[in-house]
Amino acid sequence: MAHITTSVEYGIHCLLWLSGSGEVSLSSRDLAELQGISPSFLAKIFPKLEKAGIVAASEGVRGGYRLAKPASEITFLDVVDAIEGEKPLFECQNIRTRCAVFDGDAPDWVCEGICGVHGVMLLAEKAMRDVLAKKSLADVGTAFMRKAPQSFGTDVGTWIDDRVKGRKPGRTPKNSGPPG
Amino acid sequence: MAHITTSVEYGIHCLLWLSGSGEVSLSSRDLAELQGISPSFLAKIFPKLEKAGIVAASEGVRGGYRLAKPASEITFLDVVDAIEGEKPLFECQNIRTRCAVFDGDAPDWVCEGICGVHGVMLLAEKAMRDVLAKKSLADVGTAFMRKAPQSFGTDVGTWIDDRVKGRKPGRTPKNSGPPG
DNA sequence: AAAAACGAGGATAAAACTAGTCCGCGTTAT
DNA sequence: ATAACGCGGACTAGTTTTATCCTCGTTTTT
Ligand code: FES
Ligand code: FES
Repeated sequence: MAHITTSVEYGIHCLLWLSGSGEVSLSSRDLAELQGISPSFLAKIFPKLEKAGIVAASEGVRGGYRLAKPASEITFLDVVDAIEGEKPLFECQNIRTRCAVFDGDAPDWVCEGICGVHGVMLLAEKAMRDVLAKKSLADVGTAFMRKAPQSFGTDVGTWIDDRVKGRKPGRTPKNSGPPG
Repeated sequence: MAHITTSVEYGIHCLLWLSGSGEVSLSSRDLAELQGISPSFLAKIFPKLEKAGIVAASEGVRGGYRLAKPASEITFLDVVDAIEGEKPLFECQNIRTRCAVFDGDAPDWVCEGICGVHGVMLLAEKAMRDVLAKKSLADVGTAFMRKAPQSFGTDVGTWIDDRVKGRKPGRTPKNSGPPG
């Protein structure tokens, strides 16, 4: 896990939407437009979440994604690893073996075990991963919903319904009909 | 602090060499050649360590760097922040404010406080930084020296002496004299 | 059967970042 | 004066991140 990227922010926020929509599948295009992010970019993130067993995909029209397990069983670490591929926080180049006094032939006592510096980095990474592993989507999803007023849920419902009909409320649809 | 880079590995290993060399200044070129890494690249790292008050520089011939304070008072976090500039682990793009149902005008209840997702990332970052803040150079330096045999220290001493004289032991010097 | 809405995946591109090089400047011991 | 030093900027190459587009196969609707 190198740097927690924007892809992870997109992914987790999408999963929170899915956790609020129950058994109904939402397409990646739905989720992208709902959040004002790039549909084509989001479409590259979801296959990773599916391979990790976090979401289940259904193909064809009216298909989309739903959570493959309860939100309480999906941790932040699961999502980060699924999207970023378990890259380490720190990649040791083993410079300790390159000391000039060895002249290209490092003795055994240098190589045994991992470098102390590397060890500290691994400890730091583990501390970070432990925090991420202890937080589930449900933990933050409920907090988010507590802040939202009742009207928000219904607004979202009507937005999705209108979108299915090819119309967006409050703006002029671009492709509402052929010219002439 | 984004991803802990190779620059940090170089920097910390150099500081460990400095912590072992007492009051004697070592130049960045010495340190680079001693460890088999790029002198020009290392030369870009040290000014950062100096501005952070980790090392003290002396200019002119026979100048170089020494630790500005005891190794036990220099933490890994100090070095990482000095070299990488306190970049966050995660940069929130505030996508929560872009929800389509707000139509570009997010209400107050969305913006209040930080996003729950961001909050988890900050917790993870803090856990990592706490580990780095609790480890000093002295902690890993002593462990390293315990592994090394007695001969290593003297070998290093002679290597440095020979280097000052413009000769490297065990190999044919490239510029030992003009041809003819 | 045709069309439309979906996911999967590849090819490509722009921007940002990392690692590394090169050069010129001022400083200082010899 | 010279050579060894630190400082700093310009520069390059390679990789990663973010994003777009296009094709393909699948599935529901018409
Ligand atoms: S050799 Fe890689 S951290 Fe020490
Ligand atoms: S809006 Fe950035 S993490 Fe939620």
